[in-house]
Formats: sequence, structure tokens, C-alpha cells
Amino acid sequence: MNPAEILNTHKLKRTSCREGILKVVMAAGQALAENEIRERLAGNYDRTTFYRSFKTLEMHHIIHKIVVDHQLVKYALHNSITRKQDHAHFYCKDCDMVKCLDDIPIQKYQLPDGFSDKETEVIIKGTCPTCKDQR
Amino acid sequence: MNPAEILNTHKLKRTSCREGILKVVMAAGQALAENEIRERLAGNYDRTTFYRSFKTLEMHHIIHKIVVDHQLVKYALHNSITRKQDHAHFYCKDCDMVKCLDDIPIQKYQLPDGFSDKETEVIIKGTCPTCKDQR
DNA sequence: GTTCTTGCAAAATATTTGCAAGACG
DNA sequence: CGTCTTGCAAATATTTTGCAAGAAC
Repeated sequence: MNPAEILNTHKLKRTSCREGILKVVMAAGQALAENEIRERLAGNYDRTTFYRSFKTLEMHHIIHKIVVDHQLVKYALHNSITRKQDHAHFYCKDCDMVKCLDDIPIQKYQLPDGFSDKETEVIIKGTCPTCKDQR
Repeated sequence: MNPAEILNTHKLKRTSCREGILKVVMAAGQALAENEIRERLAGNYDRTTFYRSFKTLEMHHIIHKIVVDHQLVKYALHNSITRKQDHAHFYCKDCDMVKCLDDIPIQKYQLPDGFSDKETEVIIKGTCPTCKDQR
């Protein structure tokens, strides 16, 4: 599915900003922050527009938000698009890269009585291969 | 160990702000945000001072920072103080409560070649018993 | 007394909101 | 053409920094 098809499927208007975000996110081999997406995009969109687009795409489960820290939020394609299972994320402390570990499924945690769960976020923090080699 | 002893052990000065933060965090049955800690503290400290204290306590592995979302960061005692294992955290979407699930250990994830891990954060999002009952 | 910590003012950052103009279907 | 989206300006909120005064040891 390409960006346009995805938007159509979800009955969202095909705007160049949304298509651009999806194209960039799909091409990247990693999760991207708002500024990283903006840099890679030809069009010069307002940040407000980006944030609203992210919210819309997130609500429709097209992209997924990964919160690493207060000032480090990244976005990647949602499982419903990649057709992968729920997975863990890797965060490199050296280069701030965030990557979906598509092949690492998340264990089903057994909650205490009374708690009901919806989603589980797993972020493994460490050093990525690229940064490790540079030591 | 009480707050004063903890600070002494780490060769940190015993200031009333640090002791106060530790007392509040130790008494709470859940993780607390900066504003929640400030509300529960008698002394009227500057927010700057709080943030600097958090950073210091975190660097010394006395407290642990749990980032739920861009504008929702909470703090709880670190494992080195509670003497518990690494554990998952629960976040209630209804009341914004964050709780350490001390008895739920974190699975050891097998990373792809080249990745080295240091810490793993697990946040399970759902509804807590209290909020569930109120439906 | 030296060093580390605090408070105040001000800045940096990310994100959100209101509203009129503009684009999509 | 009606509805949803964008851009601009301005507001929120959290967190950070510089620096002089104050507290800890």
C-alpha cells in the first residue's frame, strides 16, 4: 500500500503533507522525530500542521508514537500497516536513533487483579552497531 | 534506609529539598510527577531546584524516571533502594496514575547482532482497578 | 572557608489552540 | 459547495541555563 491508498482506506483526505509524512516514514529504516521528518520533506509545512497530521495518523493507527524522553518523541509505521506483531523498540543513547525491533515480540505480562491492559510499550536502551564500532 | 542515610551513602549533601523529595516519593504508593511532589511537600521550593534535584538523584540511581508521554514524566524509587528486580510499570489512561509493578519482572530480550543493551523500560497502559470500578 | 546548592530571571523546546483562508472530494 | 485541513500568531508546559547569594560539611 502506498501513502495515497492508506489515506483512502481510512477515508482521510489526501493532502500533500500527510502523503509526504507517510512517504518519509515508510522510506526510513528507523523511527523519526518531527524535525527529522520535516528535514526530509521537500514541502515547507508549518510545524502545527505536522503535529495535527501526526495526531490524525496516530488516531487511525497508521503511525505509532514512541516516547523515549520528554523531548524525544519519534514516529514509525503502525503494525496495522506493516502487518508485523507488537514489538520492542531500541534506542541508541549515543546517536538518539530509534528502531523498531520487528522480530522481537513483546511478552504478555500478567497483571495483578483489577488491572486491564491495552497496549505495552517496550524500549530497550543501549548502543547501536554503528556507534559501537566507532569506539 | 531513610532519606538522610541514602544521601550520606551517596556522599550527597543533605538538603531539605532532597530529603523532602525522597520522603514524599518513599511514602507514595505510586510514581509521582514534579507537580505532585511539590504539592505534597511543605517547603516551597523553586521548580528549578526540583529539576536539579531529580537529575542528581537520578544520576546516583536513587530515583528512577518513568516517561509516559511528552508531558507526563514521573519519578519513583530506584531498584537499588527498594532492592527489587527490574520491573514493568503500569499507566492508567483514566487517572494518569503510574505504578511500579514490582512483582512483574522484565523479560530478557534477545537483541540482534551488534546491539548492546543497558536498560529496558516497559510501560503497560490500561485501566487501574479504581477507575475500572467507577464505570 | 570551600564547595555544592538554591532561587530568581530568562531562555529553549515541544506541543496545542483559535481563527480565517484555502484545499479536497 | 460543504467539510476538513492549513498557516499564522500566540499561548502552554516542561525543562534548562547563568549567576549571585546561601547552606552544607
